[in-house]
Amino acid sequence: MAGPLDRIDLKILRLLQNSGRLSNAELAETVGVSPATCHRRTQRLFDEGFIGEVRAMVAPRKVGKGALVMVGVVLDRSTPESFAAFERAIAKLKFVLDCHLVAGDFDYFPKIRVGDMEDFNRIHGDQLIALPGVRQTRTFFVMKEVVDNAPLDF
Amino acid sequence: MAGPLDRIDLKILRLLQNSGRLSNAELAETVGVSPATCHRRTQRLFDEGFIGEVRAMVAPRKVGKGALVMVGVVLDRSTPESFAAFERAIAKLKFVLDCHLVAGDFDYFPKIRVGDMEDFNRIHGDQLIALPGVRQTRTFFVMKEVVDNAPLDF
DNA sequence: GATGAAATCCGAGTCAC
DNA sequence: GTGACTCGGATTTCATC
Repeated sequence: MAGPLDRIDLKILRLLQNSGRLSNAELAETVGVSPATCHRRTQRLFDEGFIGEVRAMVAPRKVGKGALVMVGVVLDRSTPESFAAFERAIAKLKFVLDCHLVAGDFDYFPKIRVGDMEDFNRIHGDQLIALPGVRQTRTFFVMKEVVDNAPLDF
Repeated sequence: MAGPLDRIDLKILRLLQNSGRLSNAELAETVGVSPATCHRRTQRLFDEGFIGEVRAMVAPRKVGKGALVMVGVVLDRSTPESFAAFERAIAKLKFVLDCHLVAGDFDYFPKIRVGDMEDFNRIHGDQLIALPGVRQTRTFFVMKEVVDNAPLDF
């Protein structure tokens, strides 16, 4: 069942990545198979986890989340427990869009969306530096969003 | 026409953000209005740009893009022309998921997805340091994706 | 083992109110 | 905003290769 993807599966994946609300009928016609076949293949892409979820991209500025900030975080100690505690805590913060453990001068790199700089400063003082094990943070305010959340190229 | 969003509009937005393929009938029932009303409201959310596009989230590892890298970029000069040239060039690179102009020790912060470290090293040497005006780059390999592309909280 | 044709059922989209 | 109505698509079944 969990076979590799053929050219048609890849076409479906790419189409749904760019237009997640395409109907099965439209998909079927575009990729050149019958609606029944297309339906089965699309189902499989979901069932086997090739597609996680389908998400409407909400315009951040339209819902009062126009400010984007990246933060370099350094922890006190580099122990597994320290990392785990930090990760558990930051995963709960809803304004964190992205946060990865990296190799280099920082430990983590959260990307945060808030209403404005004032919001961020409050959150930084109240919640970020209070996260478990944080020794230091370095804030990078985003002045211009050049490429934001581009679709995956595959 | 471009009025503010009421509680029902927000509900629709949130539902579509988490399940972009919900049918209008399901949406309508969940938010508690008739299908006709729901259809009109949803249409408006698209027409007025509250929702940009709907995207199937493809699992990166399943399509051979398991490696994530963040790169701090410093340009030679801080002139508008220099920034513009860099932005035009990096926006064309398909493996760049994110790239923002920031305030702080770096100028730009591209986030890049590739197959593996070897891929990245090739790309770094061939394409990143060759971008117009790049003086220096600092690479942060992602060792663990803690939060990736979380939905917007609003 | 996968396909497409057909058949059923349900939702999309539009109307009048 | 709702209710009804029509049309077309979603989803299943089944014969076929």
